[in-house]
Amino acid sequence: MSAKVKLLSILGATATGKTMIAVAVAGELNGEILSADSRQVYKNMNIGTGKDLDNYLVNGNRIPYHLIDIVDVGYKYNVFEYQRDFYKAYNDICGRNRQPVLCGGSGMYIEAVINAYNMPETPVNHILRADIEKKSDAELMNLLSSLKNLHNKTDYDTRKRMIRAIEIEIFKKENDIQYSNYERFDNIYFGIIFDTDTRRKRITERLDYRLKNGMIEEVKQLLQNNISADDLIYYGLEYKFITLYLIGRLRYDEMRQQLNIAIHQFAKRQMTWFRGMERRGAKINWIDGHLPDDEKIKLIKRIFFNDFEP
RNA sequence: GGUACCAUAGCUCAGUUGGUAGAGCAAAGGACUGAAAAUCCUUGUGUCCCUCGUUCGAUUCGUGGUGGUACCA
Repeated sequence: MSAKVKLLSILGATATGKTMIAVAVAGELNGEILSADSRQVYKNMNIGTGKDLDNYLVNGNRIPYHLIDIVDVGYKYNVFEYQRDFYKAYNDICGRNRQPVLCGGSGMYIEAVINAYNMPETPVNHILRADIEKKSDAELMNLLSSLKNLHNKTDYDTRKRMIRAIEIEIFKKENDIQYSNYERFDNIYFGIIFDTDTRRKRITERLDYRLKNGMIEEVKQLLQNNISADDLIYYGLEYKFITLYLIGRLRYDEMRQQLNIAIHQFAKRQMTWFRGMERRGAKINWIDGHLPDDEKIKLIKRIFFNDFEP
C-alpha cells in the first residue's frame, strides 16, 4: 500500500483544451494523466474522440497516460469497469511517487471514482435470468421498481437494462453489500470554462477541421474492419453521425449540421453535470479558457499548492 | 412593366368565421450510480412587414407601399 496523494483533476466541456493543460501541469509536477473519457478508452477511435496522443509530449518528455486505448472497439465498457481500472492505475501512479492528474469530461466517470460510487461486482445470475426472462416488460418494470427508486427512463428503456438492473439489485440485497470498498482520497477540481458563444464557436471550428482531416476516413476504416454500424451509432456523436452518412442515411450537409448541433447539446449537458456536482458539494476552481495557457498552468499550480499546504 | 401568391417565435410553418397567437426544430434550465458522447424531463410576448381606412376593437377585412416567389411580357 502506497501513500495516497492528493489528486489534481481537470474537467471541462468538450473542446475547452483541457488535455493540453493537464499534460503541461503533469509535466511540471512529475505527474501522469488519468483520462476520464468514456470514449477514449476504445482503441482505434482517435480523431472522433479527440485523443490527440501527440499532445502528451512536454519539452521532449512523454507524459504517461492511463485509461486510454484499453479496450477494443465494439466492446461495451462501463462505469463499473472504469472505476476498477481507475483505482488500479491511480495506485500504480502513487506507488511510483508520481502525481496523478485526472483529465476528462465524462462527469459520471469522474464522480464515480472521486465519490467512490458503490458498485459491487455483480456476476451474471443465470437462474434469475432464466426465471425473469418470461416476464412481460410491465412485470419486469414492476419488479425493478419494487427493488429500487427508478430515477428516469434510463432504467427501463430496454429489457436488457431492466434485467441487468434487477440482477444487480437482487445481488446487493442477498449479499448485504455495505459501503464501497474503495477508499476515498483528497482531490481538487479545476474546470476550464468558456462563455457559451465561444464554446459553441470552438466546437464548430474543431468539427470542420476534423471532417477535413481524416475523421470520416477513420469511421470508414472501422466499418471496413467489421465494426457494426449499430455499434458505432451507439457510441454517439462523431461515430453516430458519420456512420449514418457513410451508410447513406444522411447527406453530407445534414450530417455536418446535425452532428454540430449534437456536440453543442452534449457540451451543454456536460456543463449541467458539472453544476450538479457543485450543488452536491464539489468545489470546482473555474479557470477562464481565454487566459493564455501558461497563466492557466500557473494559476492551477498556485491554487493546488496553497490548498495542499494551508 | 403586368398578373397571381406569400410576408406570424432564431429557422420551417400552422392559425385567428375580426376580441393581439401555436407546433416542430433550434435554444435555455434540469435529472442522472453497471451503454453516460447514452437516456430522459421542463420552458414559447413575438412591433403577427409598414401605412392609412372600416370597426367599440384589425395580425385577421379594404386601399396604398415595401420585400420575396412564380408565371406572362
